[in-house]
Amino acid sequence: MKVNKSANRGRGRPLAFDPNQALGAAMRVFWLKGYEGASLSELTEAMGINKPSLYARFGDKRTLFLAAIEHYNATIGARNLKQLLDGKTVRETVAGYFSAINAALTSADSPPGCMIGSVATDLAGRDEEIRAKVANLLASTEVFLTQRFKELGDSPVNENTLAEIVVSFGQSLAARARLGATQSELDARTARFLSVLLGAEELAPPDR
Amino acid sequence: MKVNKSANRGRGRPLAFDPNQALGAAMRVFWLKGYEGASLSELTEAMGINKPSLYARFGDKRTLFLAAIEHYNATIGARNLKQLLDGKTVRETVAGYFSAINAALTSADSPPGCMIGSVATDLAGRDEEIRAKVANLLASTEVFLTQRFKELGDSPVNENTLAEIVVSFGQSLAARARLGATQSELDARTARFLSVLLGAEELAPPDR
DNA sequence: CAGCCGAAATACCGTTCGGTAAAAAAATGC
DNA sequence: GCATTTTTTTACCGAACGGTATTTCGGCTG
Repeated sequence: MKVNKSANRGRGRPLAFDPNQALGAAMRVFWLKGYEGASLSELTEAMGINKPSLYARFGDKRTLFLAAIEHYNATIGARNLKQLLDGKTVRETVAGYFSAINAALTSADSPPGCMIGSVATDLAGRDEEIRAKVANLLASTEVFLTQRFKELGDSPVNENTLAEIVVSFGQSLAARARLGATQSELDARTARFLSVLLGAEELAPPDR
Repeated sequence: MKVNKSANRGRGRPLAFDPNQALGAAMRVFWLKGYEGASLSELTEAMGINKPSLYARFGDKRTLFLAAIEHYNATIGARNLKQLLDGKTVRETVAGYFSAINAALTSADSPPGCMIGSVATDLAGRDEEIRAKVANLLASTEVFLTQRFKELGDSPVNENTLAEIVVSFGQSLAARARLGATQSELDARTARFLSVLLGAEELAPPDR
């Protein structure tokens, strides 16, 4: 049996699995199979635990799904958002953001598309708590983008409007990826979109 | 050819339901509950028939879902596309298209959002036939839009690129509606988007 | 060592799932 | 009237579902 490597205080039998890793496995199952399409047997098998352990640690299926959404946001979502800090111009920043998104949406070791944008958004239509949570996540992303665009200072249009548009296009990229688009197809679409949204990119930066 | 019940000259017991109407009911159940989330009992109850009748007429659950996708496309999708024929300019045409879409996405007597954009697109991640069908539908829409923009003749950018962008924004509207956005929220977002995409029009200030 | 604690493992719960066999019913053709 | 055709109805199937009670096990503590 595996022994928990971290400090193992506490009196009873130690946990035989890493909860965060198990949550990641559950997330991937939901991501591919959807909420109702993911069975507890599939989940526990992927997580490497059995059902009573799942219930003790994560609660029921729906609570686990809520945790999976948070996990997605805290890992993949946060990684994409970090790309926003790299660019010096709005164009650079947005291009880098979409580039990261397109890579994540088509990663070979993940199900296609965005778990939140496809699975959770579908479920949002019939589950109010999920709906509110996902809507909130999306609104936060727009706030974050708006603030970043204001910092950059060179947005050609109202920063909040630009943030709306960027997030909206990101949603469509997620759907396309779910429908089988490859990374290069997404990148090509993104380039065409950016050329219309922000004007054609100059071949040589006239920084002189 | 289809046989409706007024022109019933078959030999056996006549159908006691209208297949098209039953298909519409099934579509609405899938639309709200998702594919796996919709049970045969819910489906048959909404359709007003029992399971053997369902199987005789529509095949199994998955085949019924495929028919529901076609039904959605043939009714709601076609109605939206018809809006494209009304405008005289690209701006008018696109605005009318989005207006129809936003109304359909938030209709009071339908589940929220777009059945194809949320439910079917989610399922596309784990069902190749569904994936191909939905991807095809989307591609056809882009072709149709491209052609219409060419006819109109006043597109400020490459017509195919514009069609891509319009369809992409439509996908994001569908997701927003699934997440609870109201029609006026969608319309406001659309107006801000169009003012950036096609230049400002003296209608609403771009700030909410 | 014994006692205890908490997690793991097994086996099981009632319900619902998607799907179907068999029989009853409604229309037509002779 | 009576057989034929096609549908509706009823009842049912084995499997899988989400969720748990119970027991076993590993490790700390006194």
